[in-house]
Amino acid sequence: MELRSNIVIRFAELQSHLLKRVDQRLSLHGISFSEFLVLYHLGQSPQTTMRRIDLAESVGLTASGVTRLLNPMEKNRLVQKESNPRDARVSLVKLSKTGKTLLKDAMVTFEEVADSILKPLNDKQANKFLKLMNALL
Amino acid sequence: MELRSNIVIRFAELQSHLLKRVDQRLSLHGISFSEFLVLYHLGQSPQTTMRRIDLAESVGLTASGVTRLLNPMEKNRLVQKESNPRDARVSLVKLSKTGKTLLKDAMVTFEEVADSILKPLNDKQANKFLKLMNALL
DNA sequence: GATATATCGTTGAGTAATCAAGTATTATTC
DNA sequence: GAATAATACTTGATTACTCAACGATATATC
Repeated sequence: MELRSNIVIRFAELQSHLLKRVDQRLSLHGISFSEFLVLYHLGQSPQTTMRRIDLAESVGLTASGVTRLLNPMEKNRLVQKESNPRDARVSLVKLSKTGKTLLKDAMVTFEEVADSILKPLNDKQANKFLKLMNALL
Repeated sequence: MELRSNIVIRFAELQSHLLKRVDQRLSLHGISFSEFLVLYHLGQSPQTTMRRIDLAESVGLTASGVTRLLNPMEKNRLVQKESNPRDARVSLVKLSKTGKTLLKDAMVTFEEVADSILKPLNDKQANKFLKLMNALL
């Protein structure tokens, strides 16, 4: 059988398993993996602020998907809207104090589950794995 | 930053990109990646026949999801229902003639897109990548 | 061998996303 | 500087699932 087809299929299977494990653990914090990714990317960005369109790209959703994902997060005060004075089209999303705290807590859980998932790989193998994935982006 | 958290996040990002590319190409055959996986797993199994519950496990869906995924595939005569004489609870799914033909055609496309996705890796790297993923299942 | 328990599959209700279309604003072109 | 095109975002309709509950059958227990 074709090596590369096998890889893509295995990749999808693995993702399906990982997502279930991650989602289940993150649910203890009341968030999905997508919501965690939003917090995470905001946390990484300077000023902890991003345009919704860039957030969409980072999280792998459409602009529409981000609008709908953020709605409840705004209600729960995890993030807040800000406007860009230079461009009235854009709506900026900023990590709130509450959001920062939740991110910090959820990050601990996330690291735990990531460690648990990748337990079969030693540091060298894990590094190799990351390197190979980076080559594909 | 934590290496293993980064891996899981990169993995999810990559999957999101791959799925879009694969789905787009498979749409030329009128099927989604999930539908392709159904055809593929049926094609791999002896008698090209599987129980719906095992199909669910293979494809990474719930039993309910499989019921809903297969409905249109039955209407389009890609698969057909069969009953198990030994156990009246199970409903077997069998790849039809039409389904086999579609699988063969779609497989060509799938191999193309898999090659294209994994172009940055040479054979040795691709093998290493598959090996690392297999260690995680 | 009747009763309790487990398994396979479907269904109604709900959720998370997509796409296509629309609004508002900014950038480009002539 | 008016007309055209492009960008950022939201919304209604639809799609692809999940989960919980159920019916039907099979298995285990007493």
